[in-house]
Amino acid sequence: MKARRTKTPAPKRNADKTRSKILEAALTAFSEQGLVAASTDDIAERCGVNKRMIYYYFGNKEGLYLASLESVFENLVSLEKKIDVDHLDPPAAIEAMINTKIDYYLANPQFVSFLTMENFYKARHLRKSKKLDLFKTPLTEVIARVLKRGERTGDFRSDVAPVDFYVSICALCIMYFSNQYTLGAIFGRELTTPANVERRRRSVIDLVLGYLQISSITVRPSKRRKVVDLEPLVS
Amino acid sequence: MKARRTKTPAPKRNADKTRSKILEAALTAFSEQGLVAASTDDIAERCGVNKRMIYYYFGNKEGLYLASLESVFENLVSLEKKIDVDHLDPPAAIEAMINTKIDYYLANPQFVSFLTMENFYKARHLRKSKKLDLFKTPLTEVIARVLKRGERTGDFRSDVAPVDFYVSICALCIMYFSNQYTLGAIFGRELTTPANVERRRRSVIDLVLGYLQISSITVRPSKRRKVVDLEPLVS
DNA sequence: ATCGTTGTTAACCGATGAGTTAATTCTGCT
DNA sequence: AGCAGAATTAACTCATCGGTTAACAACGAT
Repeated sequence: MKARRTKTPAPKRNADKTRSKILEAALTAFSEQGLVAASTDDIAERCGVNKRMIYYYFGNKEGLYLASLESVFENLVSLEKKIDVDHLDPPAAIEAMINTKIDYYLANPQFVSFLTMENFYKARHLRKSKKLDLFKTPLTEVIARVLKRGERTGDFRSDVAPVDFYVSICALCIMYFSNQYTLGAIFGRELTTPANVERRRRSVIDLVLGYLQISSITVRPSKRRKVVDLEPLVS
Repeated sequence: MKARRTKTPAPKRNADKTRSKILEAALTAFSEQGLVAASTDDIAERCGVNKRMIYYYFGNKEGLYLASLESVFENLVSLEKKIDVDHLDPPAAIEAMINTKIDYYLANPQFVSFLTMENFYKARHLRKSKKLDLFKTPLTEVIARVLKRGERTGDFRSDVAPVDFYVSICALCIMYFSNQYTLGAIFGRELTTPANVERRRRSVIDLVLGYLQISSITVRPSKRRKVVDLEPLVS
């Protein structure tokens, strides 16, 4: 008996599916090989679609690249829109945002690759995107709110510029991942082991919260915390 | 009368000069166009040297790329070796290092490009370099010394892991430049105007020195280490 | 059934670019 | 002078790759 007769009658053509199969393959190919090295022949073959379809749906290679780029940014922003830290006390809110960022970069190396690539190209393609204004992160607003709240509660100092501060948090979180390979090669360590990621997480949170603390309350540390550094890689 | 008869007798062949002309052109080509897009034909033409010479002196395109990569790293490290902040008081020493880094990245976009590129390639070439061990930055040692000194003088907190801290400073300084184009596109600003660079400089120094202040360490100890869960990540 | 539209296919084309061949010229040495 | 080896040149090969042509198959509407 044939598998399915009435339902899903084995569609021989499916525009949406074809398009998304191409996009999926492109995402992988571009993020792994780069805009120039990734070939349309290869992308087509990878997803079992005729090469002509790429040009049919995306115009040309750059069109496909741009669609991929937009896709990873849309994914990021849609996630950032869901972030809600208003119910947390200010330090916990900052900590939560840092955690979210680190988890995202760790789980989405493709995003990091595209961001890296696009910066190498001086954002030539991103700037061309009609969706550019959708990519403005909502996080600067969120951070501004948290900072203001922390200032009121007396948790935070009051001279923090939200956007500069956002850029700093971003830098502290993403650079560890975007530059993990050169750092790893030079230090001779693997940076993305679970233990090292946790260490980095603590390190960033300590740095950021340490800075935000109101420094007029001068308390001598009761006990010294043990200094823990990156662990050597056993290779 | 011919220009120079006895001195510099118009050398028709000069191995060193040819080699360095190629390297110079390669540095520009690779940093602007990337490893794949930069062509040996183009590089040869740019520096007025026969393409065959590239293969004569560097073996193949990757050999030329590796030589370029090594060149930018050697340049950086030789500069970092000259840094001496031991005569400055600890906060000023930290500030000086941050300034040096920012100035370097600003003045050497080629280094930033190569670093970006090499990370995209997962440090495949850097790891192959026989000179890799020469590229270990001396700055972690310098930082460790300053931290220890600041701890003794009571300027700094005592729980700072030098390598983690070095990575953070690096992140805060370089990400502003390496990601200037995507950030600039999204924020709609030009990040590298003199005014904006100064602003960034102050922001990084404030953040780092603010964190290092001894007074901020044990404030609100009960609120530390709180685990906060956010949304699960979707890929 | 049929007809226009949409989706799909195979085959082709021209350009580019990495790497090579082999001849040639320069230079320093004896 | 002349010779050996280093440096340089022009011309060529050949695979790859972005993009196209043109024919063809499925599908929905009439």
